[in-house]
Order: sequence, then C-alpha cells, then structure tokens
Amino acid sequence: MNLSPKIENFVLHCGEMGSRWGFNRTIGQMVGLLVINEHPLTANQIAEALKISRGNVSMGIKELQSWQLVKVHHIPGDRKEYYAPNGTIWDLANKVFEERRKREIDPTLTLLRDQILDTANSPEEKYAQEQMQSIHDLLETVTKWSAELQRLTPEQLQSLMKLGSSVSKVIDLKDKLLKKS
Amino acid sequence: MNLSPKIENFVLHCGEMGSRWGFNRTIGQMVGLLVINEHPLTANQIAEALKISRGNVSMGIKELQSWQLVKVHHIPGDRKEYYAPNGTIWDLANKVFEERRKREIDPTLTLLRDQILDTANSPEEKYAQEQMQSIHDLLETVTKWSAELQRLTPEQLQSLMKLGSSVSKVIDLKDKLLKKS
DNA sequence: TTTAACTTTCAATAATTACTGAACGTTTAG
DNA sequence: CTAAACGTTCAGTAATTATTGAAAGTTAAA
Repeated sequence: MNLSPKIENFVLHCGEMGSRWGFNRTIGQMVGLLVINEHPLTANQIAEALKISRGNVSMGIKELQSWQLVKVHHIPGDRKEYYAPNGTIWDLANKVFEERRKREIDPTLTLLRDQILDTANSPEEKYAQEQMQSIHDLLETVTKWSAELQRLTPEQLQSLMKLGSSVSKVIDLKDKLLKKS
Repeated sequence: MNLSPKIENFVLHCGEMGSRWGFNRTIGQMVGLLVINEHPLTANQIAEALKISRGNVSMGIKELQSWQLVKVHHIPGDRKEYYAPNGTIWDLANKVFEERRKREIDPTLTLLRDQILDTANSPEEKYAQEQMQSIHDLLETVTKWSAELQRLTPEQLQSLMKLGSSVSKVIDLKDKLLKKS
C-alpha cells in the first residue's frame, strides 16, 4: 500500500480539512483514502497507507460508522473486512450535514425554545430572549433549507444553479407565476 | 458582571457549539456573551463574566476581529474599549460562513483543480481524478449557492421558505416557465 | 516627564485530545 | 481442541491546543 504523491497529497489535505468537518485529522485521512480508492480496503491496508496503528484504524472506522460514512464488504473465503465509502460524494456530504445538524443544531434549537418560552425577569433577559429568537429563526430557516437541498440530486442542483445565478430570480419567478394563476 | 442563570446557560452552550464552528470554547462563549448583551462590554467585564484571564480575552478578541465578528466602541472620556457584535445575527452567521469558505473550501478547490489538470499515470490515478472531479463540482455548487443565499435578507429567505416546502417545486416551476416562453 | 489606566504578547504550563500497542475477544480452519 | 487470523478495547503516553500571568507596549492626563 504505497500512495502515489498525487494521491498522498489529496489524502493529507483531507486530513487537514477533516478536523474542520467534525472529525480529527486521521479520520479525515481515512475518508480521503477510502474515497479515492476504487476498491474497498482492509484495516491493515489503511494502517499501512496512513502509517498509523491498527488500533487507531479500528477506532476510526467505528467513528466513521457512527457517521454512516463507511460500509463493510466481504469477500467469500476471506475473513477480512473491506471498507468502502457508503455512497457517492454527494451522499457522504449529505450524511455529514445531517449528522452535524443532529449533533449541533437540534440541541441548540431545543435550548433556545426553552429559554424563549421561559419568562424574562429583567430587561437584560428580555433583550437576551429577543436575540435568542433571532438565532432560533435563523437556524430553523437554515435547517429547512438544507433539508430541501438534500432531497435534490446533484443534477437537479446543477440545473437550479444554471437558472441564472441569482436566487432572487427564483423568487421573482415564483411571484410572477403566482400572480398569473 | 454576574450572569443570570438563563443567560449563563446560553453562553455555556455557545461555548460548546463554538468549537464546532471554527473557534474554541472560550471564544464561542465570548461571542455568546456579546450577542445577548444589549450594550458593549469591556475586556475586563468579559474576563470577569467568563472567569478567564485578561490576556485570554485579548487574544480572543483578536481572533474574533480576524473573523470580523466584533467591532469596537468608545465612550468619550473613557479610555477603555467596548466590544460589540459586528452586525445582526444574520450578519454574523454570514461572516462565519464566508470566512470558513475562504479558509477551507477555496484552498481545497485549488488543490483539486491542480490535481485534475495533471495527467494521470495509472488507472488508480484516473479513478482518483474522477472522484476529485465530483468533489470539485459539489464544492463549487455549494459555494455558489451559499453566495446566493448570503445576498438575501432574512425576510427574502423566509419568503422563499414559504414557497411550499419543496425546492423541487421551484425547479418544476422553472421548467414550466421556460417551456411556455 | 511621570504615572496611571489600559492593551498586547508570549513563554511556561495546564487541559484536552489523539495514538499506540499489548491484552483480550471472536471466528474459523485444521 | 488449538492455532491462526482477524477485530476491539483501553490504560498509558504523546501530541496538540488553550490558558495564565508577568512583562512589555501604548496612550493620555496631570
């Protein structure tokens, strides 16, 4: 398992980015490695390619499974497990978004709702509640939107993109249509 | 500077979330604190409220300024600096997105483009390039979309949301319109 | 110019997070 | 049943990241 410089480059970059997307460097590299390899890899191949311990691979795979980002393959007559990305790039990105929504946005919305319903007993708390309401509304909007986007295939998205660069135009379209009907 | 339990709760939560949005726990708390306070705060007030050192506040503010998330106020006859959020909630969210795009997505796009243009000298590299192309396309789409969304006011967004829950419908609308004309 | 009131910096250290590798668990072939 | 081939766990340790606090920098009033 020797990576070509080009591929190694990509894998290292995934490592750097991985930490920003919710997992750590090593796990980012693992995703990168699995994604640029056409065929599933064994835990030992991963350990060797990334120069990390076997135990670390096991922990990383476990974490990736909790994100639903990898699936396991088996080859008849072979006891090893072979790991591969669980879906297309688009699927993986969706899963990361979805998981982060669950872990970050949902708990925040819950907290905000609780606080907003509670009665404010000072002007400071009143202001605080107003701000929390803004955050709440923003998060809810973003959540709904991302749910919408996730339903689209990449092709539909591309098509939407080509509409003419401006979402405002979509709004205008909507308005026109609604007036006609 | 004594926080009411309700407000403290929110601030602590911002701390937890802060780390996920690109900064660390303390800096997350600082943002939370500034956002739920109607009036600008001095560095000492922040240090006292969050029970951290004065030096840490200074570093945190510096970091937040690099994200363009805080602005400085001055009161005539007072040499202290007063810090406040740099815009509405929506503005702040936009700035975070924008900054993360610059720090994460743009460098990734550059790397991917380089790799894709380079000639593949093995079937593995060929496949790798195809995958990189997918990632590239996805990131570009997401980038363009977020740029579009950022142009909208929260009100426009809300309006778009109310369109009827499904973006696919917008695409259908578009198709119908284009066929008619 | 001195002093007081502030801010910034950064080396030392604390806190957190990630990794290793040995021990243990499980499955299957012989 | 035993050994080999694999996967998992976790205590100990390494690496990284965050924080403190003392020293140095800045500004303005006296």
